[in-house]
Amino acid sequence: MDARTLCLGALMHGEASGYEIRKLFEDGPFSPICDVSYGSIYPALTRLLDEEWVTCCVAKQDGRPDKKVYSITPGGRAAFLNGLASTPAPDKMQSEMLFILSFGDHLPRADVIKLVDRYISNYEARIAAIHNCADDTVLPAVRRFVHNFGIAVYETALDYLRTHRADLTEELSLARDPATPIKNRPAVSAGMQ
Amino acid sequence: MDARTLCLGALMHGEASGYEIRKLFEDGPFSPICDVSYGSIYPALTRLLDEEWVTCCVAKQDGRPDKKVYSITPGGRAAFLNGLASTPAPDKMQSEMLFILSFGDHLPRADVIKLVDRYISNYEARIAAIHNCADDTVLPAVRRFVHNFGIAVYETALDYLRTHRADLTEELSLARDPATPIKNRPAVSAGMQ
DNA sequence: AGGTACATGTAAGCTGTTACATGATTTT
DNA sequence: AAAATCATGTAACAGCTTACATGTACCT
Repeated sequence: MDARTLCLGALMHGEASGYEIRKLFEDGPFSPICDVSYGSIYPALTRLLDEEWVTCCVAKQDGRPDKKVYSITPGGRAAFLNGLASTPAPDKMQSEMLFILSFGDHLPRADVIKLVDRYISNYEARIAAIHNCADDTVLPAVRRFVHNFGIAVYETALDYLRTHRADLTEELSLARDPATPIKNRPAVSAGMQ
Repeated sequence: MDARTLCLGALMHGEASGYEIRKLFEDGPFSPICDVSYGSIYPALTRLLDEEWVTCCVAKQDGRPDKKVYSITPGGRAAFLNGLASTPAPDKMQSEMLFILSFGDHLPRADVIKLVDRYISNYEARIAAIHNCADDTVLPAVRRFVHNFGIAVYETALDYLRTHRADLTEELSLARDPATPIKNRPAVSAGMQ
């Protein structure tokens, strides 16, 4: 999804500055599923202004820099909702961890374990963030669906890593027959990043 | 992950042409976690040749176009493995479905259900593809770890959609209190795409 | 004194996507 | 006869990331 669509989506929930939009994608409800950086947001907002899909007014604040508060226009809403209709890309787990892990037999075993541990922490943080952004308000129907989907998926990933971390060590060291069942060892808690 | 790294990764498993590398990322073991298109692969391979991280020889075939078969060099292996060590990005579920769904209350209900059904099919196809590319060979240890991780995550997503599809219809139509528990309806099978 | 949060933006460079161009062979 | 598979590549365009540039105020 391009930055313009993402910005419009953020503004569907209410007016916001570029800085605030960024935070929505960093810690907010969109953080588990989308990415967007300042370098994309500011040019996107400028273009949306040109297209008259948003309006902007400057809010003076004391003790803080001025803020440009953007609001979506009716035209912007229509364009946004219309754009959503066009066939979206299939969902995909972007996992550099798995890519790297698939070359695990060429890497020092200690590095592989460190990698898994770091990702266990990553997943823990991600899940904590999702729980966090639901604290303030009771979620409306659709958002709860999205919220719980995220938790289900990320928690599965985390559980998998915790449960099979030990197997990975054993298998790498013993290189045993793939058909032989591996008994589970208790998961070890993460310690990095 | 950039296209060059992805190509080197593909070549770690053995020599291949650009066309074959593409297939590895489309249907093969990397398909659930990475993306890369012809437009990235061919320029990437050319650059890897310049850097002497791969070599290339032309294989003549009858009835078919000539093939450029690339192999990774020792220098390429070293560079690749070294590059993997640098801190990789955290895993993330890229989900346009969830983004769109979070605006579900602004969309026609029928469209929302169609969307969910299309994604149910997407997930089914993705899981089938993962099962598929394990058929030929017994997976070595590390690959099985990666394989099962993918299945666990995607199956959780699919189950969630199947189980909660019906809730979404009810909740959108009745706009009931979020605290009220919603009884599960049996999931309806997908029918699109 | 130094780091972090607030706040906006630009510019260069890199990367990637899409569409085009070509063409034989096999399958439907 | 049409469509899909095999096979490689280019070029234009769009897009994003990174780093830079600037400045206040609060917290430790």
